[in-house]
Amino acid sequence: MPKLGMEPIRRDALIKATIAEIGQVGSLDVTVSQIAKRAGMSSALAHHYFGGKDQIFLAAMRHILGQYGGQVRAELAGAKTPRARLEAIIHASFAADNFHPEVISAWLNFYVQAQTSDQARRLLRVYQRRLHSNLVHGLRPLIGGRAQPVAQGIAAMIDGFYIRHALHEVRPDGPAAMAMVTEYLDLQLAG
Amino acid sequence: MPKLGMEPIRRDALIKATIAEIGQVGSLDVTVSQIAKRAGMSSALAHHYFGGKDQIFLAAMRHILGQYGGQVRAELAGAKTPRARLEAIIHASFAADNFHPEVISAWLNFYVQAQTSDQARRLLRVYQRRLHSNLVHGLRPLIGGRAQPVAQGIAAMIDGFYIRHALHEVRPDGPAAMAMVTEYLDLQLAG
Amino acid sequence: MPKLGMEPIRRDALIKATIAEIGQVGSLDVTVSQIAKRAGMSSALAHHYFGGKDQIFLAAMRHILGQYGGQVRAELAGAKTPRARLEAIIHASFAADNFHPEVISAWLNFYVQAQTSDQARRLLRVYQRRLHSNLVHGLRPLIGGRAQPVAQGIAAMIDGFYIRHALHEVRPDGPAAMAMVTEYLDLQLAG
Amino acid sequence: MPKLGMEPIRRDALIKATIAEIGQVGSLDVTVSQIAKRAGMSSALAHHYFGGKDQIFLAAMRHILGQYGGQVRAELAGAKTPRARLEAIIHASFAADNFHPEVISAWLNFYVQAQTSDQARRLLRVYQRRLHSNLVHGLRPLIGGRAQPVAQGIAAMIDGFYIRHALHEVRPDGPAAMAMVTEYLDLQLAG
DNA sequence: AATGAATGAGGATTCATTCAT
DNA sequence: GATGAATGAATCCTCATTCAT
Repeated sequence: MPKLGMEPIRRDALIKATIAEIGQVGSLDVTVSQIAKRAGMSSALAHHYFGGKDQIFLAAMRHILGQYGGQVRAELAGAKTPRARLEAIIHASFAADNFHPEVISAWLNFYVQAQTSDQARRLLRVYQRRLHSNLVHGLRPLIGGRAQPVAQGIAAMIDGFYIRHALHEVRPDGPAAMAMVTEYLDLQLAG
Repeated sequence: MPKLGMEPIRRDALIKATIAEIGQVGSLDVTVSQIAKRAGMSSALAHHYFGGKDQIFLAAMRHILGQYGGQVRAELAGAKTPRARLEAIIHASFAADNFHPEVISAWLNFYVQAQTSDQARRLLRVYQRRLHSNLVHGLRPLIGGRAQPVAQGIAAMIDGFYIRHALHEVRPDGPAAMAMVTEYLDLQLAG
Repeated sequence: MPKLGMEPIRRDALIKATIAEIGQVGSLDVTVSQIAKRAGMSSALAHHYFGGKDQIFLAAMRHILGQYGGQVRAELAGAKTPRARLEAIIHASFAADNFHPEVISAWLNFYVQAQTSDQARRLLRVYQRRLHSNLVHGLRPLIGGRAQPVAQGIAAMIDGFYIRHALHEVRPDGPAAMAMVTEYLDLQLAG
Repeated sequence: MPKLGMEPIRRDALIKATIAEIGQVGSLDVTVSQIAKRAGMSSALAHHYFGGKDQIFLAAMRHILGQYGGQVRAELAGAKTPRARLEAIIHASFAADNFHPEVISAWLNFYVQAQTSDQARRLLRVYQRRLHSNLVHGLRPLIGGRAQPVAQGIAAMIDGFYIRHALHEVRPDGPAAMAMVTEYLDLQLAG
């Protein structure tokens, strides 16, 4: 039953199905058919809307990254002090929406994807730069010249907790991870 | 002349070729043929020795994990104080042999593999447990009850630096990463 | 405003787009979508008007053949002597409109099409018979019984020049080709 | 039952199957599977030996062109006078082996292929140049400066007869076609 | 021990065609 | 009349795996 304006709906469904499928399977070895079926359409339609598998993956990545970016911006908006800004970033990283098994798994897989695809790498680079600059921006007023390395330490720790949870060993525990990173921040500020 | 004892040589060549190939390609999408060619033999022989692609991957993983384990044990052997033990572990993690682009990339890919393959997951779990217990063993005498969470923080940071370097953005800088983790340790001990 | 009499306009646009597309691509591997887009409409509409891809091709063929037939008739109308009739046919074959790169290429492709499609074959057969009978009609008064074979020779030569130009090696040179065929005619008449 | 040295046998079988299939179907729209099945093997093996569909087509083209070239050389070897050389070329063109329904059809399709594929065009160009230079070589001693255009006329006529027979209207009649071309040659020499 | 030969299964992609609006 | 939506079928190609020698 073809209606008008289906494109954004279909694209959205496909993106979500892609993340869910990659998250569930735990690898990029998902077929377009699987994704399309999960999104409730034929694989041909998926190709029609995205042009190819790579584009689908990229769109899914953009979605996750955008989602995360939005969350960060939202939390940042209410933060008045540098310290609050830093906590906002850490908080956004482990918010329920992002620190979800499927999303974590997809995230890990996109890191792998970035090793092969230039566009994926570019996407991830942008995310990393933004995270870094956000952290530095919050750290500078507090620790000045040490902002750069400490930002790297925080970023590494965040990624580290993501990858550790990607193994599904334990149910993702956002608050605990958040506490660890915040503690690291506190130690650095106190030091 | 039918060479005796070729088997271990062949197996070893295949394992090294696997790591190199995965590292170079940057993904698990390497064919058995590619690996076999790099190892200087036919893909049929690779199958003959390992039974299948999965086994080859697993063997490569075991090799990397074993390599790392050996390095840790070696460094640990000369460490007399708890503090020295902790530094030994951190040092081993970023030693030149392990913190090599190809190895880092392979490492990341094995994390992905672990999401799909039970055996791979088991392998990785053993590595994580051992690392954790080693860290706790060194931390307990120094900070007692806080050993558990701090061990987790260190482990996360190590993994975080690995994944960050997997993107090839920068040439792996082992010493810098090591310094960051050591600093974290110092802060925790001082705190 | 529902335009009246759009059908013939649409059909015509599609036919011309088909010839242009085949000519440009150089093969029958053109999609209905390409043709429709070039004609400024949706592929669904193209199907609506013609019923299917085969019909579109057939219509394009009919168009080219009809075009050529019209040209021949027009030139024939002014020809009073048998010799003039023969020259008129040859002239029409290499007139600018027909001996155009795109048309030549389409022509060649329709020969191929005729090997697969019965209807296309029938169409081409009609063209060949008419050309043959036109030639014989002009030749008989001049050379009597030899009219049949000579007509075949002329026809072969015309087709030969078409196919040779289909390779795009040289810019189509109608006058030169025309001269060669006319010369052949002269030799036969003199012989 | 894998034996050694199968490659040339398989390749040969595939080339012949390709020509037969294209000839029978009458178009380049033959699948690799069809060709492979006709050659008695899996499509995967066809890909293995040739790398892809295009390569298969090219190899088939090379085969036909080579076959024809060989025939020409063979006939040319026994020709002592210029006139004999010209007849040898014409004869070779319509020899039973070349002027075979399947081969004629394949030939026509390769002309089409040449419009799309650069390599195919190059192949055909070589054939055309060689034919042309062979003809000129034979004509020059007899008619001097007119050798060039007459060579073109002969070549066009040969191609014309090929294309006319590609429609399967009549059983290929090599001798008749040969007679027509030879007659054209005679007229030119006499003129 | 070692390999060339061979294939079945599977996946991305394309496209003619249909249909509801 | 006109089109966006949708798909089934087909095709090229890849690859892990097996087997006879």
